[in-house]
Amino acid sequence: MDKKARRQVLLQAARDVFASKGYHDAKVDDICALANVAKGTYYLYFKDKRAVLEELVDGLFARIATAILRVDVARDVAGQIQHNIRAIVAVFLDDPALTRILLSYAAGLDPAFVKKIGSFYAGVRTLLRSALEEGQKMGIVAEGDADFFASVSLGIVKEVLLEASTSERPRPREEIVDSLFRFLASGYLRMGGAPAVRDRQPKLK
Amino acid sequence: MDKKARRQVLLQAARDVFASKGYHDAKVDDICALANVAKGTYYLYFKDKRAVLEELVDGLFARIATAILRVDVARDVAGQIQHNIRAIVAVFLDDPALTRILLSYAAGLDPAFVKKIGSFYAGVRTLLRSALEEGQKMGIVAEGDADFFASVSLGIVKEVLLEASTSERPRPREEIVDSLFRFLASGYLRMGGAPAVRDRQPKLK
Amino acid sequence: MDKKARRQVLLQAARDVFASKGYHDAKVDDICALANVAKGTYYLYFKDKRAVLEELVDGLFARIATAILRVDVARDVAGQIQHNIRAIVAVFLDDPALTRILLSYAAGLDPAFVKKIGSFYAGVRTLLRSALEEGQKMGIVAEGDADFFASVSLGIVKEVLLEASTSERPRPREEIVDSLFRFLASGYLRMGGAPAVRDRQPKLK
Amino acid sequence: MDKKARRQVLLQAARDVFASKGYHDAKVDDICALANVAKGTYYLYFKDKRAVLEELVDGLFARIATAILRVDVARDVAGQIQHNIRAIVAVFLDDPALTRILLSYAAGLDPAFVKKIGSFYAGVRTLLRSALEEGQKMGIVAEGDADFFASVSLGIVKEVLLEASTSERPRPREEIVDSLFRFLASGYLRMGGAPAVRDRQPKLK
DNA sequence: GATGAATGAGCATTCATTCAT
DNA sequence: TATGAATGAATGCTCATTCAT
Repeated sequence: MDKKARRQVLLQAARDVFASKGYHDAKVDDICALANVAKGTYYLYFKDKRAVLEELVDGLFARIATAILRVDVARDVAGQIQHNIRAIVAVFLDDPALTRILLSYAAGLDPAFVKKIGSFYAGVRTLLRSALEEGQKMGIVAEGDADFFASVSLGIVKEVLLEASTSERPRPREEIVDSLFRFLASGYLRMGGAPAVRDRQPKLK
Repeated sequence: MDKKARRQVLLQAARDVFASKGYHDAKVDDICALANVAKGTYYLYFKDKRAVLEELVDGLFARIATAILRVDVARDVAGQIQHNIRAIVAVFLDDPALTRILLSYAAGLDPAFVKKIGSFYAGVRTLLRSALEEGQKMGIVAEGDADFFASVSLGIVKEVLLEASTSERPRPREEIVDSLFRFLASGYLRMGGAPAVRDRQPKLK
Repeated sequence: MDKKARRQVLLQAARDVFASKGYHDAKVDDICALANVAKGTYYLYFKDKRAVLEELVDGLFARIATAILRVDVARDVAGQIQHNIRAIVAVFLDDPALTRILLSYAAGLDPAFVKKIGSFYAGVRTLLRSALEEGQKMGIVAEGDADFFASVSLGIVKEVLLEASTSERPRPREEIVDSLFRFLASGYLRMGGAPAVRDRQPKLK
Repeated sequence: MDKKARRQVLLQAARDVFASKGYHDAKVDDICALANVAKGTYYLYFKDKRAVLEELVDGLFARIATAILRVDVARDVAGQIQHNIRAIVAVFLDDPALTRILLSYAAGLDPAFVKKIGSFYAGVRTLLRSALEEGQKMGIVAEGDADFFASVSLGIVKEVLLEASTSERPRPREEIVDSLFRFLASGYLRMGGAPAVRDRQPKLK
């Protein structure tokens, strides 16, 4: 087995072990056992226990960055938004184990790692906010606190993906994408007054 | 100092230590140091390290359960929903440290604990779903997958509260409550077609 | 057993283990076994493996510093020199195991430790040199490179003590002191020419 | 590159690595890196890590043995002694790195190795003692404990060479040789009584 | 009750050595 | 011969938990 392949084997083994036991309960021995290598071998490929986790997470981040398209306001905006939602959903659900790691196990780690994840989310939030602000100028996003919109969007996506990656019988992706899109477009509460005040949504913070 | 008081001191010390270092990096020694008791004393009050965390989390759960009012469809529904949102927000933000523990550090723990938290969320989701289904019958909640609505609501609340509990200068609670309410009522995307299909939202799952 | 006593037990155990196996081959487990404590106990008293060694060596250094008297040129100089030689010999031979550690095992350790020992010897050499220079002014030390004299003195003492601490049947201390004193006073080579050039000993740089 | 040459490359690489980091901190990898060979290659030339060190030290011992001339009492004794001192100084200072290894890093190794070095020194001491005893019969060495004279000589040489091999700007060898010779001839203490008792030096041990 | 000294199982990491290619 | 990937025994250190005082 060549180095590239063995590295992959170790990465996948680590991903699966982390996904099932969480980072802290996962022992380097578990990873090695699953990868069928001796413990020393692990350290030929990764400098320490955290290194695999970082590589896994970095890979996911990179895939997301690649998948998202910058929205071109001159063209079909709704379609592009749906495309992006679909892309993000796809990246995560293509690797449910990794998703579970990122969304439920990555917290509670050493400050350095939490910071890394935190800055990833901060980046996403920033992207989202500026996209939303642009949308507001174009009139396709409601007036209101773009920061708040970014937060709720992030929360929604996290939760929905976490559930989808955890569930035994996941929903068809297209349904997930569609639901997200519709929900963002109109919420779910339907009580007379609300729509009327839609544009007086206060600017938070 | 009587038993009751000492127990409280330990609980608060644990909460603060967990909030600042996370569960794994928090040592029983740290808790004892902050509580000004000897290490042995800790074990007179809690059977092991996880016990304090469980008690803290259980307390939070109980407070939430107490705070939420069953919606009475015969009276002002919107007001009651706002009341519930406000109550949940209040419980969490009254104890930001504990909120941070639950929302960012509680993950990554042993399966047993993750399960406990998982079942809490499942309970919340069930409550939400039945409330939403009832709302649908009453016509105040859009047609569509109530389960999905429950998920997104949960995600939104988690994210917004996490942010509020982490932020240096938190927003006024009333603004948070208001924003959540309005968002649930109408989303933020505003593009012609969407509202029209509002009621044909597919039943997911 | 109180903390003070246990600390002593650990120190002596460490000293003996280091003396018999050398620092590297000595395992913390060996020390604990000899001291009859569990491994964790060791770390209650010393922060890591090197800490005991440092404490042992520091103790020896301190005892030497205490034992040496500053030579008062107005009084019996030869007597005072003999006293100092005797004191140094006594400190080392009172603890042969520690002597062996310092003289044969302390080398070859991490740079930090080697540096510590190096600076101790440098200090001794400096003391010796200034004492010798003073002696030269008083006419009781031969003309010549005081630095060189300091070096040879150090070398002599190290070797004689190493041997004395290693030997099965050590020589009476008073003999050692006496021999050192006499040797320093007249070397051992006896060939006509040498004494004549005694005072033209070149100044080594 | 033929076997002989590669062996030399490895020996020199090992010598340099040992000299700069000490035996324990030197990794076989370091040696291979410096020698530009793969790790497996090392083991084609040496059976284990200690083997190179032993070969290096054995080489040095052999060179010393070769360099020293048996003193012929019928001819210029002083000259022959100076010659021997000069030869020893030369062997060590021609390879300062190796000198440093032998004098400061070789200690602290496994008992087996310490024993090897110990027996080398014992051999030197024996040689020295018999030479000194012969010298005493000839009247060119002071009466007294020849064993003690051998020890101090050894200590002096070790220390002076260690310093010379460590120093940035080493002294001219001839000066070193000269100083040693003169010192052995007359020590450095000059206080009236000493010379008078020269011949009553007690027999130690 | 309260203390804090003692415990020891547990784990990440290192590195000399081997061996298939 | 040379390579360098793989090995796995070995060990320093941590920390939750216990228990004699």
